[in-house]
Amino acid sequence: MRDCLNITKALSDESRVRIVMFLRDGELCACQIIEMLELAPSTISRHMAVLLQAGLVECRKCGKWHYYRLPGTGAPAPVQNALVWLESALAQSPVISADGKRLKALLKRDLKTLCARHK
Amino acid sequence: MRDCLNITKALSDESRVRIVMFLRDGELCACQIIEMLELAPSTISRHMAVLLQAGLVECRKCGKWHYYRLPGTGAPAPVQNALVWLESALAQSPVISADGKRLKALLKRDLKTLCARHK
DNA sequence: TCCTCATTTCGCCATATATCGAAGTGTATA
DNA sequence: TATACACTTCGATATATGGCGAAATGAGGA
Repeated sequence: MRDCLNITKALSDESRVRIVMFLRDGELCACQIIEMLELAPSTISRHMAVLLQAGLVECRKCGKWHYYRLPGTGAPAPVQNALVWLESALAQSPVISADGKRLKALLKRDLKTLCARHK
Repeated sequence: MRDCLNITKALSDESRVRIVMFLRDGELCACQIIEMLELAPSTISRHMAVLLQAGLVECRKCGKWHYYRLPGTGAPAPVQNALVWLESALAQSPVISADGKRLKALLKRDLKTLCARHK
């Protein structure tokens, strides 16, 4: 029950749902997620902690940067199934498709200059 | 996105998750749900409104009694898929199996005397 | 019609959560 | 070693949510 509620609570916030959807096409640096959502770094950090706790994302640290990604096939079935459900539930969402376009543009920009904007 | 969050928010509370699981084997009267969760009628009413809003349960009124049930095959795919996910995510849950036992005992009792307890 | 009773709505309170800015942590680089 | 910087943790605040009891609603039955 606890694991189940960790997942549903994590997915009951729009910002966190959008973050999960950002990561479908590959890992992102924290600063890229900050840029996409236009929220304070501390707010994003808290959201990522909630998603990590639920097992919905994994983290890889590389120097100063923290990269987040969706979990692989080793993840618990409820987590994997929740991600499949989310994907299909939001297939038609205008918010998500608009995010997809913005993410595409964002990925063309330099990571270093991106991070510098949040000082 | 709104529909998606209605579902995840509805399923982010333990009482509401348990209610959904109660209904797997058929419809229940509000007073039976009140008895199962041991919460105030007004609290249950609020939970049912949240579940109805999300489309996760349906309601049938018969005189003074309100019967709740899971939605049929006419329900939106995200709703049906969420219910499938919930079922599998909680397959091993001790809380849910204990509830199943208590529900079995409850169903043997008379509805009229059950309702009278909440006056 | 009036009363009973199952349920809902409302008003209140306590707790949880989303957000921010400031301060702290840890890593790379000058 | 000292500074810069990406991120996290902390403390404060505003809003959201879960809970209750009291009052309102609505459907049967006396």
